[in-house]
Amino acid sequence: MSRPRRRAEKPVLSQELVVKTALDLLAAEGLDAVSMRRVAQALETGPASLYAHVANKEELHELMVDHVLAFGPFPEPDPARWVEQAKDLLRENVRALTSVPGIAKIAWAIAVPVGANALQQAEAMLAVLRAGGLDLKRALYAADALWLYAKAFAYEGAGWQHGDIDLAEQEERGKRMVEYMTSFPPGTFPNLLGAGEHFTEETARERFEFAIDLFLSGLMRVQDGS
Amino acid sequence: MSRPRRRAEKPVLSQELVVKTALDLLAAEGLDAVSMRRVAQALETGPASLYAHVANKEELHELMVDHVLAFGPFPEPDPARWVEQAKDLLRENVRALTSVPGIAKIAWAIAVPVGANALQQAEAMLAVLRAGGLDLKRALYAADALWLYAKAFAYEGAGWQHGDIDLAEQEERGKRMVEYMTSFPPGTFPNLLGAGEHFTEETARERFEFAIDLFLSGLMRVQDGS
DNA sequence: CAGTTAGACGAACAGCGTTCGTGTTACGAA
DNA sequence: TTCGTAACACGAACGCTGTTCGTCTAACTG
Repeated sequence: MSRPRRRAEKPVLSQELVVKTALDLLAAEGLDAVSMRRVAQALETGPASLYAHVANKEELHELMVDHVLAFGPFPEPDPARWVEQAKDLLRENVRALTSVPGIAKIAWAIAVPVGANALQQAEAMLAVLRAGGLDLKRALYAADALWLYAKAFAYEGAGWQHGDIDLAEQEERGKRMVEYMTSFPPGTFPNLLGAGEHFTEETARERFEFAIDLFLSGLMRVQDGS
Repeated sequence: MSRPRRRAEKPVLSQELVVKTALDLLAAEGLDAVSMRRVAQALETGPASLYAHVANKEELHELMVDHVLAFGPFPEPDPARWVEQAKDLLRENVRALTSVPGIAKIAWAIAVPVGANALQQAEAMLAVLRAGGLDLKRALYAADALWLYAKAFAYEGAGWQHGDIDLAEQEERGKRMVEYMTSFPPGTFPNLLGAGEHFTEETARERFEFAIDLFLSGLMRVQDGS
């Protein structure tokens, strides 16, 4: 049954191990470090060895994303609390996609998530929305939009949440931005000039809640008007 | 004033020309073809020549995105029509980000858009939202969410709109997905199983309108409750 | 006409994803 | 127990990538 190790100390390779090692590497050294070569190096082997367990880098990426989406259990859809349930699911998804810096960026490169866990997340969200009285089409459209936004938020937010993005460079960009805007006649950018202070790490949660609250309260009004 | 060409036939290099060539290459051969080497090749020169006009590939990417965002004019904010004006701005942005296949993907790699045109787009949207009675903070949060969603939609939608994504492979993925879901007891994926038909190219516009309509009608209700 | 400088560009570096061919191991059958 | 086989491990190589260095040329300035 069990096919033990080649040489006593080295753990036998497996898809699970490759994926976990890649995630460890991502967490420890960032997105650029996750190359087939570096993952193989972390496993003390050559790059070719990985291809026995993973078709290519793209599949490895998909497996990594699906791995962080492995959580549950999912709530029993409750028509009385469906809005809060939907929000919880979204919050959990964002948490998962920001749990490892860089994983959200990888998630964006996957066109349609077909991983086992992604499908379960989707079905859970659909069940909650349908419990709210939405027909299938509306539930699908809403889930699509919400999932899209959550992924987008996770991607943007994850940057400065960890050391992934160079803070100094970001500061520099902000300065250049203000410089550019103030080089125009006053009143050209009346609203945008005061924007910087509102987009900090502290307001991230607030912005997220603002968006999903607005969207879901819109859904509430539409639920019976089908 | 004018520094004419080195040798009579070859047009003199410039940042503008480099960016346009890169966009042409992107349109003609897809994202993978846009490497510094290939762009240089299209300009009949070596890769090192580009670095006199562009700091690195990332800056080239930003310039490409900002180039497709160069459109206007922007509407005079009208408190009576602000919702429709906001929608128009969003539609135009999506159109721009899908006008060249692959440009949306590039746009996602840019953390905070600081290009001149991106800033003007942002200011225009903010002006419209404020005309709708939103305070600065709400307008910023809303514009952020809307812009995020539009970018996400453009990215997802652009795939099968052009030949960028392999249609056969996408079909294959759909099949694997259904296979996986039907391998479970019936009733495990009651909602997701019927999803495929709702996510075609034909329904793209409908899904987009559904999402922004929901969000903006939510904003309408909130505009005076500040 | 001389001096300076901005731009063009060939060559090279380190790293990438992936493939090929060969080695090695462990299991099932005889 | 011995042999055949199939799966996995993996070194080496291919063609590509972004970027830098040093050189060389051409055009503007004084």
